[in-house]
Amino acid sequence: MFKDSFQNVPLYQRIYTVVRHIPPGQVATYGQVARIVGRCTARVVGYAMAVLPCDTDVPWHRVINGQGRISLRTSGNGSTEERRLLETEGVCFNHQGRVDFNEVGWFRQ
DNA sequence: CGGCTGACTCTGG
DNA sequence: TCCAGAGCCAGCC
Repeated sequence: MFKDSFQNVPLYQRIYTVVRHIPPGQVATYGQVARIVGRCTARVVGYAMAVLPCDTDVPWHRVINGQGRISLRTSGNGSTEERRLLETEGVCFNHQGRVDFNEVGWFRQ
């Protein structure tokens, strides 16, 4: 699907494009994004997020790990900031700090 | 060209 | 349910 849109575009650009397609109030996992982009794994998606500039228009906060939790690089915290951004968009967290994929999942199956 | 690193995921204990 | 180890691919020395 998305693969047809970009063919000779850098891999990072593909990942960013897919992430931009995530509607507000919904989230996707690294694995799902990797599957949509194809030809890359969840690790690559995570690395693509890691190199994102601060002034990017990519809603990187809508990308979380497969366990429904927010993952940030080893730099430390910021996940709290993350959670607040998502809650602003209407994403609900349970008492364990996880999101409910049945409610906000983008490409669930 | 080769090795190291990383915002992950899966499996087993 | 939580923790540890192995596999994975692209980018950057």
